Amino acid sequence: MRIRRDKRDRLIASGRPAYPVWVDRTHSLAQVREQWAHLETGEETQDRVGVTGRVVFIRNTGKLAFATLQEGIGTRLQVMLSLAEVGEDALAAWKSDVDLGDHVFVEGRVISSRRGELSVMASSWQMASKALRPMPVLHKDMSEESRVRQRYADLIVRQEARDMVRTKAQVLGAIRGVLAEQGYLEIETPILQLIHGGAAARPFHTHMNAFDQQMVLRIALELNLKKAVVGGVDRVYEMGRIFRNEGVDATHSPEFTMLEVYQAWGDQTTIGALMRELYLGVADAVGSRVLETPRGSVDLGGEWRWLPVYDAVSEAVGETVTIDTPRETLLAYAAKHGVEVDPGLEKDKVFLELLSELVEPGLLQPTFLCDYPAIAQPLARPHRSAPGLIEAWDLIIAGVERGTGFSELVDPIIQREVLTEQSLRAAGGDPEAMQLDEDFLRALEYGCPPMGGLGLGIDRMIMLFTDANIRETILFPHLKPEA
RNA sequence: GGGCCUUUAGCUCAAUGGUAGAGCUGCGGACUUUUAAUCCGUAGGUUGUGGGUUCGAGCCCCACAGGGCCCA
Repeated sequence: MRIRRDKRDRLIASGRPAYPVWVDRTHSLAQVREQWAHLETGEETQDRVGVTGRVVFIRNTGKLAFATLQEGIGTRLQVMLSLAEVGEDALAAWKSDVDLGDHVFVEGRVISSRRGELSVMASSWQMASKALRPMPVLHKDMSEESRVRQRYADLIVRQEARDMVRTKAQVLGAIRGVLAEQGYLEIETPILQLIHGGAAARPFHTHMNAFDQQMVLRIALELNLKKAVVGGVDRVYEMGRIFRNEGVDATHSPEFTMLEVYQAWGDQTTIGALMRELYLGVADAVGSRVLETPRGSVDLGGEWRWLPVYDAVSEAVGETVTIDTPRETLLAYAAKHGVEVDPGLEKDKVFLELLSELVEPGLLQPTFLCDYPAIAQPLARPHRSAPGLIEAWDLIIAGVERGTGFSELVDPIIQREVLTEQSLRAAGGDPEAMQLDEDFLRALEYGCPPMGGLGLGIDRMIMLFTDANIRETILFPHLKPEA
């Protein structure tokens, strides 16, 4: 670093800025590649361009120097500096002043080298931004920790990291495109809330000075979006960051991006159809409807099966299981099939354990698991024909939960009963149970149209399309401070 | 929360309990068609932190911290 620091100082002292505010760039590297793609090996033009980029390879040979510039998300182009064309001083300065990692500006003719590499043959060059810190080596992967701690360096040296940035933007754009086309309005709702609700999770706590009030960061988007539907925003969604104060590992991040969509006059079936369209829209934007996953090939374009959860568990244990199957019987099934469950769990939670252990991992193709017991989702509507069940589904693709949807509960009386029960659990020490949100109940009391709603974790969706872990889908994930 | 693995040069990694090394990067030099250029030379270290065992610790033991994988 000290030597590069000296180079910077030397440049500045000699009147050549190390960090000029402007250089006369005429073309991006991508434009040069596109416009002069037709050049034959060794063909030279008199077309003059000014290009910029970060020096990622450098090959200085006596009187002819080569460097590879890298621009933006991955375009590269070679530049050449010949003694005959830039002159002795400029070539000597290039050799002494330019290091790997520097941004440079090169002006010259577009040519194809004798080996057929499209290049800019320099007539002059200029430092555009001097790098003081050496780049990581390009030929070995950085350790996973370095990648995450210094994502900027990871982005410089690793194409997959750059691709992830583009893919994530394409996914967000495709989702907004599908929703906009169908008349959904995107809204923003408060991240700082008085009461956490809409999901089962531990919140982060904070304090608002202005009100001298304890606040929580939102764990879901649900309640505010439903209030918007009450007010007449019939098709509404929010895609934003939510916060859960829980474990951090390859599939869990304490903050992640969630999409929730609400559709007045819809139900679990119509919202399921929308879920499929969202997935297909994203698939078409980033690649293919057929995905290769570690568990096998997934065809998103096929029929998405609806599978009632009691049928699925019955098949898995080889016995008929219903909402009325006693707790002890379920515990016996669990023991028989090697599913470890806390013996103190209530009946329906034992059932959900069986479902997630015995059924979900085996579902490769897109499947809506449906007809859940009521305990699974406190905000879903009781089933229109099956007593004790609710109208809710979980979407499983490649063995992993990818999203959820309901016919939403809009009866304010039943909703109050359900939330009161939840708040009693919370008071009883269940840290994930919901609190009673009186403002939400008041909104429902004004009357809410029947509606379907869905929730979708964007990062998990991207993990499916890119086969990456969650720390790679999030550009700057959380790590403990360096020692 | 439990188990296993891991932390050494800017980066990626070596090193029977006995003088801490290599490749790339960096620095100096040679070379007018290179492609991770090549060749010659050279610099670079409180081995995560703190204790302990030992004549002697990067290596063995303990604690702590960071990272990873698996399990709950």
